[in-house]
Amino acid sequence: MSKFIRGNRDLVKAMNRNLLLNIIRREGQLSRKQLMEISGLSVGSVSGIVAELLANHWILEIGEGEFTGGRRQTMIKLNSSAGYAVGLKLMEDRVVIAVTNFESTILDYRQSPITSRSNYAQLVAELAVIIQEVLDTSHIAIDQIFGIGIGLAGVIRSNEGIVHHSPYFGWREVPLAQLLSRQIQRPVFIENDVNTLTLTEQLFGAGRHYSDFVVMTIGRGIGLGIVVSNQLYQGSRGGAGEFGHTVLLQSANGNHPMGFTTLENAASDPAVITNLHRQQPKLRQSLKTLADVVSLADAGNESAKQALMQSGEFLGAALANIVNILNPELVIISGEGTIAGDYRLQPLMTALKQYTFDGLLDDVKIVVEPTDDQAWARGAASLVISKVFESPIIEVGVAN
Amino acid sequence: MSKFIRGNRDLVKAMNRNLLLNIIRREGQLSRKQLMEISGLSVGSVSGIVAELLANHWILEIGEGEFTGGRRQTMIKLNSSAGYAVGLKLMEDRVVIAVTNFESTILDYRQSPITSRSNYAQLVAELAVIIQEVLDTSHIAIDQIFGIGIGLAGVIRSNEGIVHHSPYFGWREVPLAQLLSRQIQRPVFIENDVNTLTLTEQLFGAGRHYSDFVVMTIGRGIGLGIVVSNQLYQGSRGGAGEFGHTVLLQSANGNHPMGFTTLENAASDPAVITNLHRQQPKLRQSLKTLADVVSLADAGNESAKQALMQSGEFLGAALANIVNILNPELVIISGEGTIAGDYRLQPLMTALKQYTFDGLLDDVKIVVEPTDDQAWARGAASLVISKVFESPIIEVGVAN
DNA sequence: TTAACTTATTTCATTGATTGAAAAAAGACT
DNA sequence: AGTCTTTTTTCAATCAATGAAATAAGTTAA
Repeated sequence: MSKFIRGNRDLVKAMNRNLLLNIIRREGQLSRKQLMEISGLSVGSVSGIVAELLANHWILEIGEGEFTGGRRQTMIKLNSSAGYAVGLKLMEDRVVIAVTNFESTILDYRQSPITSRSNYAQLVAELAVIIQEVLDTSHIAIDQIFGIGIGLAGVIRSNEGIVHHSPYFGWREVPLAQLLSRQIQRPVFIENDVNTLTLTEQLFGAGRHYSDFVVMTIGRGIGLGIVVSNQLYQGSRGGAGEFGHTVLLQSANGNHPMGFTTLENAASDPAVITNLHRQQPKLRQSLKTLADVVSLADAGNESAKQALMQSGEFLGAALANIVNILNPELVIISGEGTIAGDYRLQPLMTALKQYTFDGLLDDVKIVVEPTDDQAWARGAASLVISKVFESPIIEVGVAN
Repeated sequence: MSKFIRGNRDLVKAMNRNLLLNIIRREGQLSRKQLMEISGLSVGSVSGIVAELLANHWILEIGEGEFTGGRRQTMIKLNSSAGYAVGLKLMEDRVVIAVTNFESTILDYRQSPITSRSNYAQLVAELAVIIQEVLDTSHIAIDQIFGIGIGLAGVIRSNEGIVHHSPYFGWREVPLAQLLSRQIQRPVFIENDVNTLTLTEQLFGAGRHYSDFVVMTIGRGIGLGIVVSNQLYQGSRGGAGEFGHTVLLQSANGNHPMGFTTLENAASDPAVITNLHRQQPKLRQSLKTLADVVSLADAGNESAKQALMQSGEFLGAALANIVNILNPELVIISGEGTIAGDYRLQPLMTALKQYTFDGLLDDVKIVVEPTDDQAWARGAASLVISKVFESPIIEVGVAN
């Protein structure tokens, strides 16, 4: 059945409640008066809804504002203890886990190796143990968490809670959310890892004040998170953002039969290392990680610098495509690969500027935000938080 | 001030009215009963809103449905005379104009040369004359039209009615909508030409039953229209869809200093002709249009076939990027360049399949839809019609 | 100390769209 | 003419937003 959003009193209530909650999140702290002005709602409505949010402990009164000639404004903010979230980031060889409060501040964090990747029951049991451990050490009861968020690379059908395809784990159509949810008896959400990072940026990071922005991650792969009209874009079936598979034409000396290759093959961290190995075979033993490449570049090695630079150039050209097509207000460059710093970023920016159409880049703000393991886990947790702040009018209508 | 969508009775009314009107448009004809089932609204609401739509002549009762054991359903449909629209497509050397009814059927159509492109006052006066002519011959009074739609290539700030940049006309920041609106005393809307075509497809074409689709136009340039969650995506400032400026890497024998070029330079209709000229200089005089190239190919000329094929291959690879990134449900391939038929489309499809990630293309429907001058003018007119059907909840929230 | 003043917040009567039950309409069949 | 079935309209109830009026809470001046 096609499910349309139809208007009624309940929707109105939900919309306005959600609107106020989101304004409070964005602004940090403010008064009912300010809420009135920003939201456009009437005095009575704001008063009533705020009373309800206070009664349900979503928000707190935190004192009075400045004196401006009459009664002082009562300032309110989110209740950071309104609820908690657990985030799991599944990496190739290990799982990184974090507990955050309602405002996405990490309360506890740890990691653990993944021993079973084909035996789902065992995997889920292991995850349940780790989750309980991290909850114990942070003194959060399981029913205090809104739910558990999982982030991993690949095509995720987040609506259905299914891993459609995970190349690293070799999974196809694995109903991971359901499996873990049954074990834990709490809601479980699952999403592409880059998208979880994008949600964190949207809710509590640089994207907070932008309605249209993209996040590009550089690392083991190349990822892209897209926010359009304040909403994470997931593609029609969750496959959006397979940016790393962006096709590029390649020079004639490339090894692809038709002369094409993908961005991931050309510009990811492993690609940089592989290219360097090809150039200087004697490095094959000593050079294993991107950090090694950066050290080499720091030591003045021209080949290393060159490899990073070429990667940046590819990435910049690809990002220019994105800017040309989507015209975002903000571009966030993130991922482990940012540790290469200007070796990669400077040519990236040059190429980006060069290949962006006309003056399109003038209005675009660009932010570089390094990402570590904790950031990924925090992202997965903010996937859960994002559900609380989600607009009641998602999907204006679905074709039948 | 940042304008949020807040819920109230007026919004509810507008939403439900709009919902029913859109369902009627999509379904063609149906009964109040069906409207109830599809929309999910209560009997009373549907009855009331339909009564109102009838009273205002938006819709018509067109007879009774089948007998199913009781009272027959009264079938209703859009009133194709509810209002009319004028569409102008500004081409390089001429303007193409159409009058359509409410259901986007062309009532009259003509074209006229553009004599003044730098004197805006004169241009607008000329346009006003042509508009009046076409209204006269179709016996539509000026106040029967909802407004006038203008489509042209370039970056258009449609919200502001401004041509940000039109390469063909050499315009920058021209407030064309306002200029014409003052002259005509009717609402004037302006939009990128590919976007107008996309709107037609969304409202009355192949896109009618899809919430996420893209339109790629091949011709003098390469264009892209994007519909996400039932909404035309315009980029944060109207610059979305500058697809033709998608950067591609090029082989070493290319003439671009850094080894990059754009899709438009590599695969547009003029690019095909230029490439062929370069290959066979003696054709420089006789070979002027894409139709000439197709004739040549039909006559068995291998170079012509090759040129079209290479163009298709580039386009397919670029389109694969789009599918990888946006994961649409439907891809419409359109534009004058489709006259090259399979010479171009077959390699396009091959490349598209080859470079689309994994099984992403499996769920995507692909439709080829040739486009002539009339289609562009109809598109511009449907820009006007689209305003009538536009959801009252556009922009869930705007960052401040 | 008190009264006057200013601004923020709450209270409350009014409004009006949805809702769903009941009534009415419309036709076919016996 | 009466019965039956289905569709559509009518109408009383509900409840969130609205905004004016009342109240709260403080400062300042007398």
